[in-house]
Amino acid sequence: MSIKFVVLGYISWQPMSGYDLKRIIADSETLHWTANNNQIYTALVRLHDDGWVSKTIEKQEGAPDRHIYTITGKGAQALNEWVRTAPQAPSMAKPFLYQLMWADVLEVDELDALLEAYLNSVGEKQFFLKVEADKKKNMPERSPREKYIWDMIHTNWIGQYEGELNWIRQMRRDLSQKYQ
Amino acid sequence: MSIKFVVLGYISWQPMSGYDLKRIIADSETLHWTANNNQIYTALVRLHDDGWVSKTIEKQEGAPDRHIYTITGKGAQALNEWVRTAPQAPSMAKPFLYQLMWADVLEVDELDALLEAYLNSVGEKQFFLKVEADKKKNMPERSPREKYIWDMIHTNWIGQYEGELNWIRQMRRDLSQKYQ
DNA sequence: TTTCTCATGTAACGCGTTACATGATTAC
DNA sequence: GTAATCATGTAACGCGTTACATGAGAAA
Repeated sequence: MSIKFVVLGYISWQPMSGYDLKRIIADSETLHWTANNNQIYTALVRLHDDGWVSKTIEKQEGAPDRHIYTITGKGAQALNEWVRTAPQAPSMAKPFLYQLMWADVLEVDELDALLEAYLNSVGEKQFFLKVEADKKKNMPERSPREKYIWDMIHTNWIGQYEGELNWIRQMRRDLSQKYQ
Repeated sequence: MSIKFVVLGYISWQPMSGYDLKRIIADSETLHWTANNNQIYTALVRLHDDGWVSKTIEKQEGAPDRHIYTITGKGAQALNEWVRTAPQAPSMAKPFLYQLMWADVLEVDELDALLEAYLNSVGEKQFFLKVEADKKKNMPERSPREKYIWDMIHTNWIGQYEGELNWIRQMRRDLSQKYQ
């Protein structure tokens, strides 16, 4: 449900088209959607029906028309209210931990190899997050505080994966020292 | 899809019924499903059709029959293969961060109150995780290493929320010192 | 010549959630 | 008398994903 507000948020930053939103979501590691048309375009239709955004058509030569959406006063107010909504605790899907639950059947070296593979996949994900944070693209910076907030959002994601990496290292150390 | 293997995993630990599985999943903070009947019972049917589990009916007095599922050799092998599957990086849903993206519209004290509310919700979640880890219920302990693995799984979840709590504290400190 | 980019949209499917359904026994 | 527990199952719905569809121009 919150993709509606993510879309509205970006439109509140700059008027943009569904295609622009699709690129932003696809390029982002932190926005965890696959940027499928179905959701984005239907969200825009609903936002427009609700009067939260207005729509203008930008004609182009040699390319399809762009449908540009701009936030309305009503939309800005709805976004403001949503921002004040009671925060939800994060929910994390860690399929690897469900795998680990039954991993005592593995030999020491097999288990270590599995943990190494996990380390690599988490490390790779963190690497892309760092690249994204460095690029500073698609990031509003309308005030120093807003810049700080966005930096902290990136710090949050990177730190979360850093915690995971440290946990893996700890576990590999323990397993090689105490459980072989 | 992996709920199938979570179910199979628990059956590999001890023969049990759909109702037992439902209780385990409902009681667990780390197993992030809502323990709805639909998924559990249909998963059991599929596991049985695949020959990964066998089924016996335990008659009871004054209560409905229990359908007890036991893992088969074929099922144990399938679980073994799944455990060796290439690990996936975790994916975290943090709707609060999507809210924060557009939170520069808030006054300093409003933003601080929002962060405090987030701190409380994350803290509460972590508290329940700690309680679960202390209970040591529904936890196989067939070897010292298996016990270590399960302890580390709990450590992982608790640590993840600890990281989040530290991040919130840092942000509140920064905002009160530098951005008011 | 095939593939990619720009740009908008629709259709089909799967996983997960909520809610419904039954029926006996036990607790408040 | 109402609600909860034990126990298994079905139905309806929503969000998100993959894939399909069009059609022009630019690049490989």
